[in-house]
Amino acid sequence: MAELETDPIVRLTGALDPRGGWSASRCTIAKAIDVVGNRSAFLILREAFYGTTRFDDFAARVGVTESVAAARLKALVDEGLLVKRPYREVGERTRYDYHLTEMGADFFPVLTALMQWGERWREPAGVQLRHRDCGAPVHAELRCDQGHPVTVREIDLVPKSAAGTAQAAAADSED
Amino acid sequence: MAELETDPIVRLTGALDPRGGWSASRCTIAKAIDVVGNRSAFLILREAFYGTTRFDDFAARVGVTESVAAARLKALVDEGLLVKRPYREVGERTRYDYHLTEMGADFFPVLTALMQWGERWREPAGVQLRHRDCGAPVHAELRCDQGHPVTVREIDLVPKSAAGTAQAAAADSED
DNA sequence: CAGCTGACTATTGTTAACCATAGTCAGACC
DNA sequence: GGTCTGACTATGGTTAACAATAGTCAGCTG
Repeated sequence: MAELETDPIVRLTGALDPRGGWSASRCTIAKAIDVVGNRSAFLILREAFYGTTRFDDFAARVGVTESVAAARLKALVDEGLLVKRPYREVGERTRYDYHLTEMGADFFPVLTALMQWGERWREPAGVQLRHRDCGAPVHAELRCDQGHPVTVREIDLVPKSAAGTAQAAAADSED
Repeated sequence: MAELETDPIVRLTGALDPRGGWSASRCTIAKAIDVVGNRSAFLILREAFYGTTRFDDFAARVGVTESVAAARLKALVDEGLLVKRPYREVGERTRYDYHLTEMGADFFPVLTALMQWGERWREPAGVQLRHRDCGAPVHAELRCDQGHPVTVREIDLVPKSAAGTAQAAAADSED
């Protein structure tokens, strides 16, 4: 019953153990999903990372109606992931295109991780992400701030209020 | 107009450039979203990584009705991310709990990346992921198979059919 | 067999996401 | 002002996701 030693789960620590004493009612993941937790948002962001900027291209390449593209683009602009900028080609009227903001750019690891998961477990993609300088495939992975690669089984879930304590304890052991 | 030099986007290469010559109609991301692209799936998986295994705990901790929990748990079992196992406590009848499979475990980087994005841009979480051995915070990042940290601007999107060619070219330049 | 109780199933209703389609608007040019 | 056309807005309809609630079922024990 409950979690097995071999289960790929994080370890709860401090006030978070036992799990029964709390619940993550409005956690960060839930808040992120409120903004981007729908199909068209994910796919529009994917297209933005591929360099798509124009309204009709977004609608066509994502495969949604113009009304859906309009609503979603507006929402992503309102939320700050995209910014709408005017441009003007000679002989044409002012139009607007959509560019990723820093907030939008920070979403790329999510898309990469999702693509990676889908690559392995759903269906291999027809494309691949590669590091331009060395040509090696790119993937999302977990690392700690010391640079160690980390698996989920090596991870502790720590309450923020106790974070300082754990840091101090680690510093002491280094002394 | 179109993409700026400074835009945080990948570079399209080979048959993928120009972008107008193709579209990612049923890409890997879209296929992944078909399975997990709803709020309750994300949150149930989050709970599974926190060690939740029992039906009533999933429903309560995620904050959905039992019927939603049942439907989503079933779907995640059918898709292979969770497995349903019987257990029996003394004096009680056989019950079942839900455990992550390897396929489910591979979803953790997606959740971590999403949490990271939400942490920075939505609202800081009350908890933190830390590397057990050294105590440092854990994050999702992009790396190439050679171990280089990579930003989105340093990434090429390569067609799979051309991937071997790029590899061979890289090998030649090493000779 | 009856009782218990956790894990669903069933039903009705709401809302968000999305489709198809028609219509309007804005910003240029002539 | 008229025309053009890309970017929406509006409308009616469908579907998936979800809530609230009642009911059924399964696997034990006594």
